[in-house]
Amino acid sequence: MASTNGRRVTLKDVAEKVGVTPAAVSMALLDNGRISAEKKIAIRQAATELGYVGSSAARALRNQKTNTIALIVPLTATHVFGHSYFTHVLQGVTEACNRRDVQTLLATNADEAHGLAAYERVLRGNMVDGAVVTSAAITDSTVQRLSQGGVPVVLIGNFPYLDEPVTVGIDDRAASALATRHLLEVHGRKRLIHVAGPRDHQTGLDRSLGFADAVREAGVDEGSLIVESDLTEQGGATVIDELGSRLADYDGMVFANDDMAFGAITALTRLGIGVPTEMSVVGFDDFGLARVVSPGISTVRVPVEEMARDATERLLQIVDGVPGWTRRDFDVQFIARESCGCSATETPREL
Amino acid sequence: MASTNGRRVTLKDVAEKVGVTPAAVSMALLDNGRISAEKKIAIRQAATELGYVGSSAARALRNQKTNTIALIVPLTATHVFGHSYFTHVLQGVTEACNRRDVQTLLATNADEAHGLAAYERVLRGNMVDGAVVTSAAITDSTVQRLSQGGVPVVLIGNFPYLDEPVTVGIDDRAASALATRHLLEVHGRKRLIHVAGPRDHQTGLDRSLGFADAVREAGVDEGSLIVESDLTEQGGATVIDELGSRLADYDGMVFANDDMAFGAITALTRLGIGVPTEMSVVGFDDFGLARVVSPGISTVRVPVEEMARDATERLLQIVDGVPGWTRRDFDVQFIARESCGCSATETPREL
DNA sequence: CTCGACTGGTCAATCGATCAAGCAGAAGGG
DNA sequence: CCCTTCTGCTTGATCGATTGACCAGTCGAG
Repeated sequence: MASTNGRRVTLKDVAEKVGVTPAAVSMALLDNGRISAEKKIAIRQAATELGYVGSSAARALRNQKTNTIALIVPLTATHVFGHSYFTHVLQGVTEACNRRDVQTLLATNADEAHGLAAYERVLRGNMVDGAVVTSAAITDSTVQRLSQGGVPVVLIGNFPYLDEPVTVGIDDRAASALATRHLLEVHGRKRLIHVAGPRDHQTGLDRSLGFADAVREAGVDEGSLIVESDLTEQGGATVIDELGSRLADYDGMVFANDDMAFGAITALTRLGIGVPTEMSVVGFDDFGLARVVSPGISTVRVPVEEMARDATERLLQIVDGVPGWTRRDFDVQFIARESCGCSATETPREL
Repeated sequence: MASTNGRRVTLKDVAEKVGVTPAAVSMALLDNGRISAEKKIAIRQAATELGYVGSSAARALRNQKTNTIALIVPLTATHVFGHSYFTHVLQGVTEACNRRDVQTLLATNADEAHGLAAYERVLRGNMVDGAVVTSAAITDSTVQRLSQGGVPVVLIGNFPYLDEPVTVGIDDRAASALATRHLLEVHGRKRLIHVAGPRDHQTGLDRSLGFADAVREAGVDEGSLIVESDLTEQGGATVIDELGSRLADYDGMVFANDDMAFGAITALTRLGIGVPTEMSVVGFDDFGLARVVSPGISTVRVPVEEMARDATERLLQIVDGVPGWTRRDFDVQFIARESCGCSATETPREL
């Protein structure tokens, strides 16, 4: 429990106490067969008494394996995604890591000062065995280099422009079309606005394509509009303010995420435009916000936590050299709440 | 940029390319004075060309310093605190770490299977130079051991039972009294209920003491009630359901956090009890939820992000052996919204 | 001309854990 | 009785980066 008079307890200390060499102690603790049962017991006991905890640095150096993975959140993504997305990812990643007794390193900064993104140094410096990368900008070449640079990487999101990435994601295009069709078919809306996310993220691109698909199929693409915003609550409100009187020409809005939808609903309410009566609204993500606000935001639930867990598990497999899937798509679910015109009771209280 | 035919690039590779010893390369990259300017340039150039990134394991072993700190979230706390608290802490910690080019390791599991909390192994195994520990249960002896075990630790919260901890926190008791007095003095409420958090966390204890202080001062302690719940939204709703008809005897509620307040407001509304008209409600924390729901929840804003940043900065100082403060208390702010009876306009839209 | 002080490196040890190879002693087989 | 095979440990090298000790050459002062 206590360390030998303040200094760190090493294999050598344990070895001396038992009267063997450090090598023997190492073998005993690793349950290597070449150590006798009695000595193993004695060694383990001594190790416990001294409070021996192996040096992770030494082990990492020797084994060329750190038992740590990184969760990489490119700076751009930190801005782009709200708090809650991140939390869900983290939950999934740490859960998978804990199960395998692997540590999680969080890499968020793109420290250009040193000419190398900090997370690239983390990976290349063998500080981790691999990384889960959350949806990065299309323009981020680091992801490209990493996924080819020998470091095992699993990406969350869609990366059609990468060579042979291992990814887990959802079909954003189909999901967005699904949400759009809900407004068209269930609520009979005909003049829709899509508020897209930044086009330098694949997600923004795909969700807007899905919207376009749906309105085209329905033959109402002429009367529809696509604008772009920044995925923030403020951004959603700004869109409403900027559209102003033109809003009268539309009866439904499909947002690329819930934050914007929420900001927009607040702004619409302020303008006296009823949601869902005059303007039917759907969001995207369902990371938490959509459920608690009023009116509840109808949205597409993206199972980020499961995705992150799966991504991590696959990563750990890859690190271990286990072959497996290269692409996993998760199903999404449309969650009907009030903002589209569905009754609240369709979704029973879920905590 | 590329690694030498797949293998990792070491000092030796760079040294060979330039025609010097690894020692010289090391010194050059560390800008040691004993290397000539020309050689430094040549070495740096070669290092860049080869894409040299030092091995963090080797460096950690040699320097006995990992340039990594852990953010420890004892399992109990993960349950107790909602998502948003965690996100704020993380934001603060990573921000401070990034500024100093230090990595952040996330340790959340209390893996009893191995007889030692995983985060204790992380610290004792010198995987990190120190740790920021988020508010742990009073009963968690690991925190006690860690804060005495030679590993630099900074705690977020109040730990009166620890010997000489370095902590950053708020005065929960005074803050809770502040919120309570708001209901008493500004809104003239006289029969209050306090819904406390678990008593095995100092925060739960202190906030309930603050409530007691305020009602006693006001001479309305006779008519007041304290119940305990679990800090969840569901818990808040359950409290309301269980109190049932007894709620008619009260006109105000002080919750130990916003999640419970939200759950309670939803339940109260369902019962036809008007908030704030019949029941004036205040929450605690202001981590996000309180602002977005309707009615907006009046609450005490706890500046977790700043606290976490400060804690991390102090930790890094301690790691460097810089003397400094041992206890830092942050000011809190009462945020008036609708749930207590104040008008919403008192808090202009803040995003 | 010689001694001390620089300059610009090189050498070798070190940080701890691991493992292939080695080696002493006992046991077993012919 | 000698030779092989185990068993159970020890030796020594290794993983990369760092740094104190050392050293060859140069320069300036006395």
